[in-house]
Amino acid sequence: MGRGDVMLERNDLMEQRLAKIAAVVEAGQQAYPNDFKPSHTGAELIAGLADQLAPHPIERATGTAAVRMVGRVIAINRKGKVGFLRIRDRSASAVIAARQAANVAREAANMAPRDSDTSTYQVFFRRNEDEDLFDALLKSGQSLDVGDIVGCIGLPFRTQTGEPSLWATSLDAEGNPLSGTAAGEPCVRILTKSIRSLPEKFHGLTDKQTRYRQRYVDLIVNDDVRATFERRAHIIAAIRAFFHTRDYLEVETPMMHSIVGGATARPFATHHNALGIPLFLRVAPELHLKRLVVGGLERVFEINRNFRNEGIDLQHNPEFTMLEFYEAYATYTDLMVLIEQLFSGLAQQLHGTTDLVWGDANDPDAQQQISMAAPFARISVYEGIQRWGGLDAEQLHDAALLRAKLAEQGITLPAATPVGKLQMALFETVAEPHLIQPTFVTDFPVEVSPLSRKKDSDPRLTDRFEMYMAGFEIANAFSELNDSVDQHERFQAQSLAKAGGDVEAMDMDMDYIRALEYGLPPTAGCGIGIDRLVMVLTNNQSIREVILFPLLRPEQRRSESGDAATPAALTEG
RNA sequence: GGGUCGGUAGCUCAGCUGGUAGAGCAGCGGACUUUUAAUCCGCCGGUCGUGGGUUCGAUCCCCGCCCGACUCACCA
Repeated sequence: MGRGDVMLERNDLMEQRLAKIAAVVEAGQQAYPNDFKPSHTGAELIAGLADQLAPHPIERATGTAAVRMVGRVIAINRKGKVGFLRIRDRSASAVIAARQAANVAREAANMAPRDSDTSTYQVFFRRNEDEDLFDALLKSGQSLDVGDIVGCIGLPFRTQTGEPSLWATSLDAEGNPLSGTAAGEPCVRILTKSIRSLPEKFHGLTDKQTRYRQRYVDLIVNDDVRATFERRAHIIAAIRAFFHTRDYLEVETPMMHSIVGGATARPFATHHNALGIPLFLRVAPELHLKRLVVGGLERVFEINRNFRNEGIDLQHNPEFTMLEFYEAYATYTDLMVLIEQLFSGLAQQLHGTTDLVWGDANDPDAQQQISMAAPFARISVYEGIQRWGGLDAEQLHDAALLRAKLAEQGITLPAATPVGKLQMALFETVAEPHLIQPTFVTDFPVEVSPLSRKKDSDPRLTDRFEMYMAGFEIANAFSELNDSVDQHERFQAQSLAKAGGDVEAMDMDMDYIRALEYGLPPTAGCGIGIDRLVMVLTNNQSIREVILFPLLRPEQRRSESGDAATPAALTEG
C-alpha cells in the first residue's frame, strides 16, 4: 500500500470473513447474487402464515408452494443436528405487533405467551434436509455468520414451543422441488456476506458517537431506534394528509437564497460559480410562501429543511425540518385551533391517547405527563413575565428593572437593546422551563416580530404566538403583516440592526415589498419544528435521536492523516 | 468558549495513586436433533485515544493535543 492510499480497517475477524467470500468465488459461485425474490415477510409469518399448515410434523404435499423469506441473520443457534437462525427483515416493527397480537390469542387459549420482545422471526434448519448444505453453513467451516443477509426457502410451521417459524427445505415429501423453487435450489443461501461483526447481542450498541456516526448499525441492532424513525415517517405523512384534507397545496420553495430573510438567524454562506453571486442556505421559507399567497395560492404548506449557522445542543441541529403553512383570510387565533386539532390528532393516531409520557423511562422521578388534549393553555408574554418573573404590569416596561432581573440570571444585553427584546429575554429565562404542557404564548413585542401584524389594541405588540411544550418552542405563528409601508419600515430597522453588528438580522427584501404592494390578503401563517414535535411524540429528549444523520464533527482517522488529506479528487469539483 | 465526566479486545465493561492487561459476548476447533442472552470443553484476539514528561519501570502520576457525553453561555 503506497503513501496516500486510504487505509482500510482490517482485523482478524474481518480477514476470516473475507476468506469465506473468496472460498465461494473459488467454488465458482456468485458471491453477491441478486436473484432471490422474497414471497413473504417476517410479520406475515408471525401473523398466521404458520397456521396455514399443520403445526408438526410438517406437511409437504406435492405441489405445496414454497415460502421465500429474506433478512439479516441476527443470531445463530446450532444445537447438534438442528440449527435456528434469528432473522430480521423490513417488517421488524410489524413482527413485534403481530407477536403481541398472537400472544393475546395464546393467553386467551391458556397458553404461555412467547417472544413478545423480539422483532425477529425464526428459521429452523434440520441437518437431515440437506447434510452438505447444513455442514457447509453451520458446521465445519461455518460459512454463515451473524450479520449475513440470507434468503431462505421453506414451509411455515410451529416449533415444539409454539413459535411460528420457517422450516428450511426445498423439497416436498416425494423429494421433488417445492412449487416455486428451481431444481437444486438450496433452502438457505447467503445473499450478502457481512464482513464486519455486529455489536454484542445482549448489551448492544450504546456509544452515542458510534450510534450517530454509524446509524446503519444503530438501526440494525436497536429496535427502538428503528421504531422512532418509522414513527417520524408516519407523523410527516399524517401532517400531509391533515393539510390536504383542508384544501392546502404543498409547494417547494428555494433552499438557496440571495437575500437572508424569514427568520432572525445566522445563515450558512455559499457561492454560485456560474452566476458569480453569493448565496445563503435558507433560514426559513416564509417570504417565498407569502409571495405564493399573493399569487393566489391561498392555502400553502411546505415541509423542508432550514439551515441555521448556530450552536448544536439537545434541541438544535444546524439543519432541521420545518413545516410552514399559510392560510389566507385566517388569523393567528384560527391557527391555534388548527394546531390543537393537528397535535391532538397526531397523538391519537400514534398512541391512541392524548396523554403522552415525557422523560427518561428508566427514571420515574424524571417522568412527566404531557396532555395533548385541546384546548391548550394560553398565556401572554406579559402575563408570563408577571407570573414567573416577579414583576407587575407597570414594572415590565421599565428597561432598567428588566436589566436588573436579567442580571440576576447572569444575562447582560447590549445597551441599545430595545425594551421588547429585554422582555423576551426575561420571558425565555423565567417562563420557558415552566411550559411543559402545550401552551400558546401570545402577544409578542413588535421589536422581535418584524413580519407580524401589529395588534389593533396595542401597537407595541403583535398578533403572534409561539407554542411551547416540554420546555421548548415547537411552533411560531402570526397574523401576517400585509401593510407594505409598515413592512418596509420594519426591514429598515432590521438593516440598521445588521449594520450595527446584529448577525441575525434580516436583509431588506425589496421584491417582497413589491409583492406586498400587489396585495397580500389578510393571512395567518405558522412554522412548526418537525424534529422537536417528533421528539415530544416519541419521547426522545435529544434532537439527535430523531434525525437520522445529525451533524457531527468529521471523523478523524489516524491512518488517513497527513498527506492523504488533500487528494486530487477534492479539487476537481 | 467555560465546567464536569469519559476514551482499555469487533461489542459491553473490570483493572487497588506505578511492576508492560482481564471477564462476558462475538470469532475459531469440538460435543449436543426444538433453541430463545442456549449450554459445556479448548483456543485465538490489545501500539490501554494521541504526543511529551517524571520514574529503574506508566493503562495508572503530571502537561499538551484529539474525540465524545452531559452542562452553562448564544440560538429555534
